[in-house]
Amino acid sequence: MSLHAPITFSFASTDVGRARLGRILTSHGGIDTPQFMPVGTQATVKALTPGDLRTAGAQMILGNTYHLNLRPTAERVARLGGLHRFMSWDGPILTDSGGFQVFSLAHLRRVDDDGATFTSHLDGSTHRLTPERAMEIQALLGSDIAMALDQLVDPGLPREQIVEAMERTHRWAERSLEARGRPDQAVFGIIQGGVDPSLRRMSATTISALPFDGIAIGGLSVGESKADMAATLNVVSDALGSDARPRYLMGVGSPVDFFAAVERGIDLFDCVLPTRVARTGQVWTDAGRLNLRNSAVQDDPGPIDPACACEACTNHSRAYLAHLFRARELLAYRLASVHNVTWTLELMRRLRESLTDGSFAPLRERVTAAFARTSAASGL
RNA sequence: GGGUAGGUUGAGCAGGUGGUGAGCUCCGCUGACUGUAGAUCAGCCGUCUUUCGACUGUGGGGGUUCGAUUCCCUCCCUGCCCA
Repeated sequence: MSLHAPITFSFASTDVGRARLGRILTSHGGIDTPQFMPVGTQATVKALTPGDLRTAGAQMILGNTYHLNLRPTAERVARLGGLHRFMSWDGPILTDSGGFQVFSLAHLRRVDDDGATFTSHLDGSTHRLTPERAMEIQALLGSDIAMALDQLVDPGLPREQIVEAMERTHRWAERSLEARGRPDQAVFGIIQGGVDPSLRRMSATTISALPFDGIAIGGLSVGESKADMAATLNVVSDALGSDARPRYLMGVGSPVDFFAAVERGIDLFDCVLPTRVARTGQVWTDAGRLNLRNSAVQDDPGPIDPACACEACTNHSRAYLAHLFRARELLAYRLASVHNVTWTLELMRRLRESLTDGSFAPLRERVTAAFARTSAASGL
């Protein structure tokens, strides 16, 4: 069997905790790590064009198996030349398997050992998602990295339910690998196990024993405390040891979370947060978060962030953005999203830089303090 | 000038035939959002009070009545019709 390596990895350990600095190469290009991937569930990062994403510095983006298969369907995307061509994004794409929808659309699906049956939120029709079908859909979409189907659950559930979902995820992981459809597509496995240290260790050992191209950590940032997330990452990091494959923390996240995770060896992140909060008027800056809908912003002639080089900060005032949001003008969503994605990717660039020049701790301190100061409850 | 329909908390409304009008939608204020059913959701939105709750409020004034948004008189304002 002579599969040409779909992606190659190169990581160098740094002296900051377990943080690693490296590069991942796919047939659609390379990405620097640690890296943040904007989420484009329905073949679009909401409110942004591929050009916007490029200018913002995006290297790899996400697409979604469940949503794209419901509409426009995987087969149609394949007929139209694959996801890259369909959405005009020529950089690397990672597709999520639909595992998150097993969680987020819990009331619209039924899970059994073989897979999950969904009632479509679009038209009520039923759709069967198995590990094999998830891999087939992702092969049709033609993403650079496919994710194994997993089952994540609320970490607050009784232990036996965490165990059941974890063991099911392990069985689905093996089936996903057996079903992998194309040699030029990498496949990542996903560690589950809630926030139980022994289960997380068991899951990390089980998943990393399989010939996946990368290891993902799922089931976090779903409501658990920051302390639980950090402790869980410690356990996983220990269990993975010197494993050289890329490590992807799914669904994270917030500016503060990046630091805690990178310090524990995470290479890849994805999250809807920067784009979602942007659409509701919240922007991120070096001074923390700012709600553009607050009444005082209406008279603020300055840019969102004077240090930011994005289109919104270069050409427009906070007052203008405040007006656009109040008037529900569509440009508000685009400009705020442009800024948050730009700022987040620039933060990741500075974070990478800090791993080599020793400024990781002070950078983290600055960002953490700024967001603690401007976040009423969550601290993000 | 005559007729007619109206006047309810920033706006627009609902309701109410003598027995507890603070209800809705906007607007506004604030918060939330972590592998996107999200340009969404939640709370507040007369005054005082953290809350409980208390008080005020149906165009103005007056009258009848134990009690008036309701019945009577009068005035003001708005729309429409007629002159």
